[in-house]
Amino acid sequence: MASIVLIEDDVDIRRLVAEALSDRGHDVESAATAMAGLELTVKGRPELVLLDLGLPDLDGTELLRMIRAVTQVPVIVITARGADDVVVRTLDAGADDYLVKPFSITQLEARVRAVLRRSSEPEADSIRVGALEIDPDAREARLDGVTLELSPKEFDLLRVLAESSGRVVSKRELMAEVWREPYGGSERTIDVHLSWLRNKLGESAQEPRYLHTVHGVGIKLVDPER
Amino acid sequence: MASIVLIEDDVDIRRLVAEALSDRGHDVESAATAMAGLELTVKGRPELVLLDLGLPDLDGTELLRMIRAVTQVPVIVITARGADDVVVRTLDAGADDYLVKPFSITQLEARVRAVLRRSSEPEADSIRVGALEIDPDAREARLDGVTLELSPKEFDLLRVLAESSGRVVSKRELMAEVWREPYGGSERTIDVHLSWLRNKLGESAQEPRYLHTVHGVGIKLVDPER
DNA sequence: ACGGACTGTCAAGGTTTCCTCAAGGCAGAC
DNA sequence: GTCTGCCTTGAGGAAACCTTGACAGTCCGT
Repeated sequence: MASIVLIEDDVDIRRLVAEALSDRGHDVESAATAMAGLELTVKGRPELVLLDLGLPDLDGTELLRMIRAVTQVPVIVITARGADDVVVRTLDAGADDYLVKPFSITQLEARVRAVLRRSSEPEADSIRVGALEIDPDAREARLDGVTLELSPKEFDLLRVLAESSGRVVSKRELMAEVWREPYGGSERTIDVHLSWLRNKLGESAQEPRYLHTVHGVGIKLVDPER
Repeated sequence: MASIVLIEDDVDIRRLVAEALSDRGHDVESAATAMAGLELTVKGRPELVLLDLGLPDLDGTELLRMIRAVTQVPVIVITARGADDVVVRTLDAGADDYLVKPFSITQLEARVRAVLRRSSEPEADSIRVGALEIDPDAREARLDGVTLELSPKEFDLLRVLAESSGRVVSKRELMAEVWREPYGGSERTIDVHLSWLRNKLGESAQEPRYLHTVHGVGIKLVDPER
């Protein structure tokens, strides 16, 4: 189905995962060290990389950066329980998803499927809402042709809202899409970023043009001309 | 009709529910433990999950979170206690609806139908009744093309009535659909919101156009032109 | 026509949600 | 190290919203 590189030092987990994915028709190549894994990844051009952060020879985040430096291959990171900040940092470093040990094979398969599905859809056309233009590839947003200086979170927020433009998006949904944490994050954070975004769009909560709050429900991005 | 996963440890209830739903043409798969249920849910990609919170092997809320972490499938939670905080917490954790034991098969079917209806229409067509147009996605209502400024409850009230337009809807039903609390709420509250809604629709109880009271029964939304 | 139950509307109060500012932490750049 | 940009959290106040109680009006069976 898809060629996958697995980088994992624990021999038991390595076998288990490799077998499970092979059973589902995937073509799995394994590595026990970071350097071997990097080599497989660069030479084999897999469609997906599974990367355990707890490698003996090199910090996993480092390896992830190196992979990202040479290829856009999707990476699912495997990490030991409890380290929230680590998860966030690796996602920022370019991981596409993560798994927390101990995880079930079912979970693993679900994540793999989801990431493969995502990456097989090239999509990423630029989105237009009125005079607002969002280009996910370039991570650029323009208003009346003028490029906006958005921080990463601001851009993601705008992008997710634009992908569902016209529809009210709940804060829970935003938390999941932008912050990649369906639970636990404070929703105040969204408010603040939203406030900044409004500033940069030249509007305010009192006089919204694009970003409309729907009390008790969420936020929606609309074309002010319509 | 729809594929449903049922996660319930009590063997009697499990059989009863499974049978009832099968009789209605649904394709039901059951699990007695949280882990088995999770597996069914992730692998089977059902259209609906019925989840009993009182499972022996794992706290139901935890399981709900795990399900939510990997899929957006609608979940109806079954709980023994009517404890408000439990209900609120599970709804926050991402449940779509809940049932309190003991429940009747009729209740069960109604909830299942409602949730399936909600989720089977992801596009949520806008509803038209005369010059009135309701768009559930954008949470917008327009009268003669002019957008009405409705509060959340007002909008929900109008939406529920519009979904059953032409039919009299009882206050009990409205309480369940709009307020999500079949018991406890004062029905006077409905009257007040209804009054405000009439105002914004440019009508009054004495001269109704869209919202007609049926004394002792409920309220119905009708097309004044017909 | 009468009484009880149901309904419509208003005003007041309390609650929730939202917005914004300021302060602090963290990581990368210099 | 220091600087800078970015993110998060907390607090305060403002705004929107919901509910309740009261009272008047309406409907319906008797």
